[in-house]
Amino acid sequence: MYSLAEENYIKTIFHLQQTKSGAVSTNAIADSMDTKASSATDMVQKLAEKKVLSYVKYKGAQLTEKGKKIATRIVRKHRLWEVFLVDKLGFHWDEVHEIAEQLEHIHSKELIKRLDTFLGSPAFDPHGDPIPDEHGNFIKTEKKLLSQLNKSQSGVCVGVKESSPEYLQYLDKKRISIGTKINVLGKEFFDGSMVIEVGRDQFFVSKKIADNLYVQTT
Amino acid sequence: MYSLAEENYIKTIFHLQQTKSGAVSTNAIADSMDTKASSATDMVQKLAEKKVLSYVKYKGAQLTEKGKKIATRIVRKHRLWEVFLVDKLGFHWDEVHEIAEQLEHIHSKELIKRLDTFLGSPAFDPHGDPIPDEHGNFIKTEKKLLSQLNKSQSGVCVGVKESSPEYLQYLDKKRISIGTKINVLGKEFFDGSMVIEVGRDQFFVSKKIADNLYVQTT
DNA sequence: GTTATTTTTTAGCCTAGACTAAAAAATAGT
DNA sequence: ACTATTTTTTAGTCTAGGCTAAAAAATAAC
Repeated sequence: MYSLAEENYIKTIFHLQQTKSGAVSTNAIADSMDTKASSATDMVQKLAEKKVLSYVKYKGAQLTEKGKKIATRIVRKHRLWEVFLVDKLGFHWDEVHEIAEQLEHIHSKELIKRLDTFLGSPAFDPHGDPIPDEHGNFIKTEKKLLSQLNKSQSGVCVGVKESSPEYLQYLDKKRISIGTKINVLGKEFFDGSMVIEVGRDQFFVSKKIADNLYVQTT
Repeated sequence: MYSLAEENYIKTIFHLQQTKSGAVSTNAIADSMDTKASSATDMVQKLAEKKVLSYVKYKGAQLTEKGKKIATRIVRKHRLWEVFLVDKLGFHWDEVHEIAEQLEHIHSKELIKRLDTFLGSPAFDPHGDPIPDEHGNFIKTEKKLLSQLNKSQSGVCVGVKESSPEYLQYLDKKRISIGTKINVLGKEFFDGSMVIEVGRDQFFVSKKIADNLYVQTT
């Protein structure tokens, strides 16, 4: 069993090595956890002894298979709880992260098994992120920003990047939510703005808007 | 905000002063928390400074109104989560305590409000214990052991005392669960055994059986 | 009412996980 | 290639919350 602090480090390292490949620096860990590098070094050394990650002095850390398994279990719990909070309790998708950060540390295999069944074994969380199965396998999605699409391409909205209430309100107004199909009708290369089609509406979106919406392409 | 350790002490003291009246000794606290008396003394002194309880050296501790409020909020959360685990996830009533011990420490007012609504604002948990409302008010129930009833009295099953799998299996076989009405048809004063009526069945129960079933009398 | 026993507190120590400041290694600038 | 800068580690300190052993107070026994 791992402590709360250990679990949080493992999860953070997991997320960091998803985006950047190779070993994760102690500084990067400390930054994204709001602690100091010296604390991260201490913990990384401890986790290396537990074979959760491999660590070379001054070179950074990398989760072992064991570590990845622990991480995906936490991610699975986090995302299942987010589905619960949104689907069953009616929270908005931007309100659930902090609560799920707490719930992800509840220890009970049986609980997660039953929660998963209760929710209908969802494949994605409310932000469009895939939920690992009980063996830690992810559905690898081709998730892009709307701004990365070109003219006459299309995608399904699977989440937002930085979710401010204002932005989410904008999306609500335009009737864009998880699962909404978006066609790119035109793109202005000068400023990155687009004309898109949502349902039978067609309208203009700025680059700023398109930069914050994740879409899944097929 | 209170730490996990503080919350557990507050909850334990609350439960201890429910059963025994007057101040709670540090030894009693330590015993029911599986720690040492010296640790309990330390924590009690800390909580006294925070005005959560009043403490007189060598005389024990007593929760203040503030402390009771904190305690009932935790109890409310514990019992609501137990209802969730049983009603929504299909756990058996004897499997939920340990998980609820973890869930009761999740901090979010909104979460509890929504969970309560989702569950239909239940008044009792799966063991028949009353769930405090959001202001900390309990429904005071007249909860007795079945063995305390006399001939031709009746009660509604609201819970069990010591719940072993064998005992719960016995109750299942006899079709006794929360809400089941039980009539005492006869009682043998020599050994405390009874003849009871459940539904249209009538059968014999030993004192041991009757000593472990809580009933609510009206 | 004095002594023996039990209960409670104090004093001092330990571990996890944070921190600061200084030292050491790696990287960048010229 | 050598110095300057940044990054990372080490060493030492702090707090929360445990612990043991000893001291002090309360209670029980005679």
